[in-house]
Amino acid sequence: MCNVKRNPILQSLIDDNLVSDPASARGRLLKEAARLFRDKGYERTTVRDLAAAVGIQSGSLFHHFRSKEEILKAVMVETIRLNTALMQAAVSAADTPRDRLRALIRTELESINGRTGEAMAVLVYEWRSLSEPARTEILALREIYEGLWLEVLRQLRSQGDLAADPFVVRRLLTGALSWTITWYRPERGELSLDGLTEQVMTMMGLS
Amino acid sequence: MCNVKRNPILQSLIDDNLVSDPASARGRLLKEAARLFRDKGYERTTVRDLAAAVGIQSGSLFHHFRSKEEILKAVMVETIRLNTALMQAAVSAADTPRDRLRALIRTELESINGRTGEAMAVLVYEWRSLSEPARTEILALREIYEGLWLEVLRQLRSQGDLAADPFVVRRLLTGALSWTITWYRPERGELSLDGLTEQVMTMMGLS
DNA sequence: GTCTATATTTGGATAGAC
DNA sequence: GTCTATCCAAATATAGAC
Repeated sequence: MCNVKRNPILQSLIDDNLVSDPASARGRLLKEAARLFRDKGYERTTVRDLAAAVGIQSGSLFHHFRSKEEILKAVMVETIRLNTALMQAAVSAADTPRDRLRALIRTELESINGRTGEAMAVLVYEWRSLSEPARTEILALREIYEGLWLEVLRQLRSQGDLAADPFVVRRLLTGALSWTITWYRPERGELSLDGLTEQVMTMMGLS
Repeated sequence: MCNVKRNPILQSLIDDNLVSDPASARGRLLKEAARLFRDKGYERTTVRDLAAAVGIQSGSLFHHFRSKEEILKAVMVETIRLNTALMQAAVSAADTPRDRLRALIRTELESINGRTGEAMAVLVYEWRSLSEPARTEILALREIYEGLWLEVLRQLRSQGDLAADPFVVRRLLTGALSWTITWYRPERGELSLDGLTEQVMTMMGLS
């Protein structure tokens, strides 16, 4: 189709129809939707905003999605799929539990503060805007993702590098890492993503 | 006025007109508003919901507050005032930097998950719903509160008990502690507030 | 597949009686 | 200080032409 170089993990997900091609109409809309939902919140974003962001009229949106909520759900589903795949790859590439934790932290920080950051933020902060059936669906996807973390934290604990409860630690880390989108500004250059990762490891006595 | 026993810190704030008496019409409305804003989000809560929660009609609300946003702002202002006072008292009562940090963590966890939890959650998660001038006002109040944390974290660092940057640590802790509202259920009895506080201290190597 | 036009609903806010 | 009634604006979703 085209010769743009692309993350091979993303490409394989696109090929399997698990996430939309960012170059497609649907993909572009989801990308803009994620940005708007993060910046203004789901409720304050109108279908007119969404349509304008991709250069169409609001009525035309409903040719692609049945409702506004379906757009929110699609943003969340595709985001979890992509980030679960990225996490799995990051863990596989590391040799020790400590390095695996570092890889998980680094990857999640990058997801939150990097290219897919808008969508990750939406996933974290727009949960209440989802209807109940949609929540159940998203939750099931999220369990795989969380399982990756727990596995690594249990490894650390069994080798004596983690004194606290892995389950509690993962939840504390979820909050700590997702909250970075409210204050961390990688583009300022004061603190790199690697530097921030090391601060988290240091706080946990694992640097 | 009446003989209800009350936290003396809260009472002195009421006497100084810094927070509303929870028994007054205004106080009851703010309490219900906090609950609704937390459960449904500010945008999804209608003025009709707010009025119904205190048993009046929506038109009557505007006798007490000029706009819906003013209600949100009042919830936030009074919450910061109360919690800053509670934090100051907790820090003063502890003798070592380590105990002061423990007291701060315990108090913030209690604020988030206890009686004032709804309002604290609103403060954390409804920031985007505030207009710019209101944000500036709230931010100024919040600086005092944050200063308490930084002071204690700097003490810990200077005595070698904290390797990471106090500024970064506070922000990581803000996220970790506020996120507990999404998963921690003190009423289940699996983990007490003291137990959760110790988990946080343990994760930081300070138990 | 996108447009224009509009039906329909919802929700913030106001007016004036009591 | 609360009620009823209502205005007005905004927003989701639909209908039908091109």
